Amino acid sequence: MTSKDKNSPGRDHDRGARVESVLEQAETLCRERGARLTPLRRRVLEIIWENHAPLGAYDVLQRMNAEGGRNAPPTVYRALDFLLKHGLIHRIESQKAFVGCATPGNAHKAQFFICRDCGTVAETHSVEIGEAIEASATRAGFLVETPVMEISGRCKECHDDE
Amino acid sequence: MTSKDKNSPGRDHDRGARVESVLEQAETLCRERGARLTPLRRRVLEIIWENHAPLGAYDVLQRMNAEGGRNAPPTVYRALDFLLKHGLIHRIESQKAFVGCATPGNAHKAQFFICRDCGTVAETHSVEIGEAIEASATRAGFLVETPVMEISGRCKECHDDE
DNA sequence: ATAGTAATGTTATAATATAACAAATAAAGA
DNA sequence: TCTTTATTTGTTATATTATAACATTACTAT
Ligand SMILES: [Zn+2]
Ligand SMILES: [Zn+2]
Ligand SMILES: [Zn+2]
Ligand SMILES: [Zn+2]
Repeated sequence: MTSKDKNSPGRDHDRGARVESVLEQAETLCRERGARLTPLRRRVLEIIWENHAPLGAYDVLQRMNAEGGRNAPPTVYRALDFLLKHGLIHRIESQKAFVGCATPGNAHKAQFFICRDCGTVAETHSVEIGEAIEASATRAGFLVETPVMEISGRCKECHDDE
Repeated sequence: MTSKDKNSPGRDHDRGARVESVLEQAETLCRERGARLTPLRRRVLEIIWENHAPLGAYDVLQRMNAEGGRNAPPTVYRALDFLLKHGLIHRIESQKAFVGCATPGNAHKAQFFICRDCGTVAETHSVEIGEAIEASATRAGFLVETPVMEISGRCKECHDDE
């Protein structure tokens, strides 16, 4: 069992419901934009949300093909590109993995707190951090475009447990 | 010419000297720690510093073998691991590339401002950003260990130029 | 219906990274 | 010094992540 498969029963008891609502939200968002959330793309988004931790592209692929599918890597990468473009997922660079965006629809600069123990990712949008970065950038004459902020450490549950 | 090869003459005119001093500093540091900065490792560090922008592992390899070398990937990855372990280089996750550390020796949590235009990376250690992250983490009960802060955008020179 | 566009299928391959084991080299102890 | 041990490097193979290129299918709009 890899860390990506870990699942703590007790947590995420209503995950199914949340995934459903996230998918509906994605449908709405895409409809509004005239973007096509095809069954394939929708399924990829669903798979990503079904897992409590970020999933690699090939993990997604494996799940897509679990029940007899015959998809190839480009298929999943294209779906991921679509979902990224529309802000429905984020790519966690330090993990080569993808995670659902909790607040899609509005462009935002997020921070990710990634537990090295249980793998969960919490997405925040701290203005404080944003401002600190802007301040630092401004001093250097730097124009911020896409900040990647991936803070690895241990979540509350995991460092309480020890 | 890839972006990794770009070089603006006029900038970096005394780079050679700086690389030398960085290498001496690395020597000292390793001696103090009883770590062995072998010719191979030293050469990798030198190659990384010679380039103004982060270098991928295979770029390093190519440069190592430019004058007839016959090194294989594990060789360069092992050297990179050594340099990472001793804080002599950083890995830029969002670029799958490596860059020399400007202030090795002391453990530090750095931010990287990466110009999408010229590729240069500026390493900073803003306490303000550090504190903002700590504050945000504390609110979530999160224990920060290894923050990855890679801020992509445009450096002063490059957005002045337009 | 037809033409044009967007999405998916398919095959191959590029780019990044590591496993496993052998050989050489350096450090440590007798 | 000689021998033992640990570290480093060499070598081959392979795993993992990602994309190129082109064919086919399915939508959309006229
Ligand atoms: Zn988000
Ligand atoms: Zn945790
Ligand atoms: Zn540094
Ligand atoms: Zn620049």
